Amino acid sequence: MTSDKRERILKAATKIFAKKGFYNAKVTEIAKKAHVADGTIYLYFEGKDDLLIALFDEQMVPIIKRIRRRVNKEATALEKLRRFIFLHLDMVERNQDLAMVLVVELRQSAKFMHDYPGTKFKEYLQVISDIIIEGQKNDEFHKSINPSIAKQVIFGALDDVATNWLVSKNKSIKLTDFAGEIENLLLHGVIAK
Amino acid sequence: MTSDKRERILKAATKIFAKKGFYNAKVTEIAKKAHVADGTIYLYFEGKDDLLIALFDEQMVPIIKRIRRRVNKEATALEKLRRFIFLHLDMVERNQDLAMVLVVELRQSAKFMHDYPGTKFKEYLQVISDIIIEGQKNDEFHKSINPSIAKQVIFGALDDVATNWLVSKNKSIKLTDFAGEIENLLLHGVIAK
Amino acid sequence: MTSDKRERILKAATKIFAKKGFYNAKVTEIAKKAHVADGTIYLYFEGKDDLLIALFDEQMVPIIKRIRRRVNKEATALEKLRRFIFLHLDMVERNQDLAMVLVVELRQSAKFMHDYPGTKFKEYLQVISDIIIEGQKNDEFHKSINPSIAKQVIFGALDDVATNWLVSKNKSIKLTDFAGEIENLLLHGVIAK
Amino acid sequence: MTSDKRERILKAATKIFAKKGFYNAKVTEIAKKAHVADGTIYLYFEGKDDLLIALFDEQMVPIIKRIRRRVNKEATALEKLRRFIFLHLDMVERNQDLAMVLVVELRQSAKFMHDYPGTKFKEYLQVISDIIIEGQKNDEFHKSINPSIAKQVIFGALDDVATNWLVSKNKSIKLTDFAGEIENLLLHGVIAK
DNA sequence: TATGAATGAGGATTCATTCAT
DNA sequence: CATGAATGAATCCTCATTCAT
Repeated sequence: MTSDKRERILKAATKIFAKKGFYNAKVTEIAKKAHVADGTIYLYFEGKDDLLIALFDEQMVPIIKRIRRRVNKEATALEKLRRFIFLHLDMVERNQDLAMVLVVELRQSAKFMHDYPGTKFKEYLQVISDIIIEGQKNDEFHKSINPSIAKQVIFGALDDVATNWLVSKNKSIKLTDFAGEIENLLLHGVIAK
Repeated sequence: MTSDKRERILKAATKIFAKKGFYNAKVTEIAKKAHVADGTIYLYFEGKDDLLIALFDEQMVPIIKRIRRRVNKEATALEKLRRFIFLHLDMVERNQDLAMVLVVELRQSAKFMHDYPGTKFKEYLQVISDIIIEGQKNDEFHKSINPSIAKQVIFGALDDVATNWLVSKNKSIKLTDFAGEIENLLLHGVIAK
Repeated sequence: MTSDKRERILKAATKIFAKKGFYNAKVTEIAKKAHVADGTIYLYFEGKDDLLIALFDEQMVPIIKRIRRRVNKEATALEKLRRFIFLHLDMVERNQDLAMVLVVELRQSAKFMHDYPGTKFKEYLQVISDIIIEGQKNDEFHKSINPSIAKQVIFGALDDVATNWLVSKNKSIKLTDFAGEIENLLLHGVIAK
Repeated sequence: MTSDKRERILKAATKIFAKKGFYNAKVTEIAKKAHVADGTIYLYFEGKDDLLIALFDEQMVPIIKRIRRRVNKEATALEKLRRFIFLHLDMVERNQDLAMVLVVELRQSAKFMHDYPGTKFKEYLQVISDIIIEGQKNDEFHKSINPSIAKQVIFGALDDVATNWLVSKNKSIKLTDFAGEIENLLLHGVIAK
């Protein structure tokens, strides 16, 4: 019987971090939600910080892999980009707690954990620039586009829409319902004709 | 002789928050940098939280006003949007500490201080959607665009580029140098016509 | 009005350390006995460890000085040694809490704080070897004696008698009452001539 | 095949206590060094405290017995005392870890475990006063000496020399090399003729 | 007996805030 | 208004001990 304590702790941490933020989350509270003793957390993680890192690491990686795999099934760069936009929003919608932690805490981390979470996260952003580069080779996308800037612009756009949706009280509209509009904008720009 | 203590405290808070983040910033440290006693901060602000709020409020408002004024001097929606993109990046570049606090802490705040900072900030984002609406009236921009989504997409794009620049060690390239590329992307999209 | 908080804290720490030992002493308990808040202790001392160090330092130094001064008033080395024996026992008797901390914790410290408390303490032991050396010059004491060993033997003897007295429940006999017997032993040895 | 686990645990505890002191020694660390599980320690000992008590008890007793036996082989009280001095220093030299624990922790214990370890230890000190009493009967030693005080003086002297040697980094000089000087001092005192 | 994962009480320390001066 | 010494609630983490296997 493999113990699922580690898993339970991570899930609990995700929920608490999402609801209160890292600094307002109490270790005791995470322990209680995970139905373990406070000390048990320290058998599986080095400390509160490590909990956040593990959360990025272990929850993110499979999601990134899945999205990348599904994106690459599409034939054209255009289809890949469309797919990515949809899957990212879909992922946020399906993993709201995790997404909340990622979007809210990632920036702090960007500063304080400098090195760490970048690694896994950069892989994710890489997906976007790879699509752009492929599209430029195929003459699907403008050659003049700087893939690194495009990567930031596209991710920033998705991230901001997702963040606003996450923090809004009203989630009656599905996040993926915005996919079409975002696509249009990013694909064709705002300028008429 | 009006005392400039309030101002000094805010400036100090901006620097410390930018360097260490809100939760790692110590009130004592802010007081020291502002050359006032710890207690003095509580004569001008309700507490540490209020310091962050005031910072959004008082530092942001004049900047927003200035940007809005200058944007509205442009004749067309297209020129306005271009102007906005440039001015936003320029603002970040000129107010790096403040920008760092805004981009990094705003999201936490969005959750924990609820509505508050939204107020002032929404005014800022409003500028974007106003431009879009104007552009649609003038047939400069696609009528199908949802101004609210566009607002988020455009701001998200700018914000992400700015954030990456802020947290990067290498600032040898000016942030405003990216303005052209971002414009192109947002105006014409990625698709080769 | 100079605050006596620092003093009160040290006195309280001495009492608690004496009664329970360093590791069983709780900071809260020291604070309560000193009638200050827990946090106040950290305004005056770096931490629990520093409290022990300060106690060695600040309580010991004046005592050592006083003993040395009074010892040196005696004319002969013999009288000096007699005086030292008496004054050491007298000091233990008059400062039982402090003495308890010193004798019980000093050895631990000798190991863990290596460098530190040695300094002040060695000055104290120095008094003994100085007397021996002086006595040897005056032909009062055997020339063959190694002053460094004598220092340890004499201090060890005094310390052990004092320690036993301190930990004994029955203190009806004054510690200084043993001075004569100890003197005899150390001056003339056990051997019947 | 009788398990030697109990023995292994005691040996490990001696080493760890000697190196880190009782309060800084971790039960886990002792278990690891003894190659047993943490819980196993509680099958052989009541707890961490009991480990210290058992160590005094079981390691000390055979040593005390051996020293007493060898001391009593000497014909005169004088020879017995000389022998004791040598054997005590020799014992410390041969059992440095154990000796470190005894000298450093005994005092704490004297206070906190109250009477307990005293029992076995007093037997040891008894050896000294017995020698003194015998010497007084034989007219080898001064009749005026109080055997109880002499016991403390002699043990204190030996203990202090031993302790200093143990905590000193430089052990290039053998501890037993000091035996002669200590003897001289204790036998003849410091006073020249 | 033996294990070692799990427990959870306990405690040193931090730091936003207060208030006597 | 200004000060900064004092406060004490709040919290992360440690580690001796237990107990299901």
